[in-house]
Amino acid sequence: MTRGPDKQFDPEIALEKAMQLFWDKGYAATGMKELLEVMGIGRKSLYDTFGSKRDLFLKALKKYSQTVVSEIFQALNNPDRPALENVRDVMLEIADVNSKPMSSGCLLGCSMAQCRTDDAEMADILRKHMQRVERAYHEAFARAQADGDLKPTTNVQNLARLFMSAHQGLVLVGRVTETPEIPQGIVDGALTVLETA
Amino acid sequence: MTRGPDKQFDPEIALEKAMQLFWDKGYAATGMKELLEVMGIGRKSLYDTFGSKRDLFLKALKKYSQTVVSEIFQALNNPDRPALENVRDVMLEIADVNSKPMSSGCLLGCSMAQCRTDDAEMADILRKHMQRVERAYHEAFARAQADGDLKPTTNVQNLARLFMSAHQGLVLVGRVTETPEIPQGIVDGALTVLETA
DNA sequence: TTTTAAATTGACCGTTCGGTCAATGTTTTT
DNA sequence: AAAAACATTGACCGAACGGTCAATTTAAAA
Repeated sequence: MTRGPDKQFDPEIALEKAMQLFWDKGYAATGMKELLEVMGIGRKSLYDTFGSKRDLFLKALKKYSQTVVSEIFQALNNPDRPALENVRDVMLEIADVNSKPMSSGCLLGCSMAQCRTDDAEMADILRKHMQRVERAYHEAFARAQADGDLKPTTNVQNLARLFMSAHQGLVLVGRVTETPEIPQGIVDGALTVLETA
Repeated sequence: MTRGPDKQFDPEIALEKAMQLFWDKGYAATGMKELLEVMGIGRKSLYDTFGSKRDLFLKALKKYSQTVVSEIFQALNNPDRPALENVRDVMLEIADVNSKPMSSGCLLGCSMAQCRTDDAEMADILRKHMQRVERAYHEAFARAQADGDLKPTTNVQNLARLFMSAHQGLVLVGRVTETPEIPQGIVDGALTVLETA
């Protein structure tokens, strides 16, 4: 058995705080000092628990991905409603959230922009996230097609890839928009596509 | 008239070198030391010529935007060919470039992810870039519609916004893909959309 | 109760950061 | 030739960086 006292903090909560800060400021611009303040723990505790700054960041990425993907997946694949209605709701929600001025976008998407392209470990996490988002759309479109809501000739895989890309683009672009027009226009364009696909 | 010796370096070339380095590594991860090496100039010269690191970065962003936007615009709006063929060529080219492993994406797109959302001056540059890209697509689609290659009922503004978003998303996602399938799937999906729009 | 592994604290490390400045050199105007 | 305006060089600055570690406290195991 383990001996000695328990941690005085909850690692999961501390990780969540770190995630939020990384999300706000990006990896490089986030300092250990600030991280410690926000997480509310001592320097040594952080290094003992999470390793290095980089390790902490990777753990934050994984946690974020898990959370976000499972939300999107469930929303897109709610079996109680027509698949395309789920897509519609999700897109409208995304447009709404990312229409607010100074919306912070997606931690994983932002990290795709920030990570070195030769950083294999990080790229792997980011690539998997992107593929999971794609799959969430893919399954929704596949069901829509099976239900006759998309033409049998439509390539749902490529449609899912298009939506995943537009999704990531929208969330990125939302960081610098000051009016709702553009995010909503993107979603409007995407939903119109579904009417003839 | 001005007096004294001329600069021993070409500021435009030095700026281009800086732009490339910022593109490779991102703003925060790029150090002055490395910047000086790459630009091949002395510390004081840099500060005299470009101001601060931040000023240099903003100038690099503007230069990049000018270059890239004018290329895209011309390619999309070549009047000698049908507008949708221009779109097609541009998309295929983008898919190709960003299918290569470790492609670096778009400096402006990456900067949207990296800049603080409350940094008004930077957000302004990024927003304008995005709007210029949107306009380049918009004009192409408008001409296509005028030529009868798009339905009269199609909202070309929203279509342009969708394409701009997918474009930025693709370029972002290309940074972490290791096979061409996903970028090409995105473009395939987008081009299919045009067939029924 | 003694022992021992784990957690906490905060001082400390070398390095690098962005930025400044005095000294020196260079070229044109007066 | 003298002077004025610019450029270059490299030393230097305080601050912040990520990371380490010895000393101490805590609490479970023996």
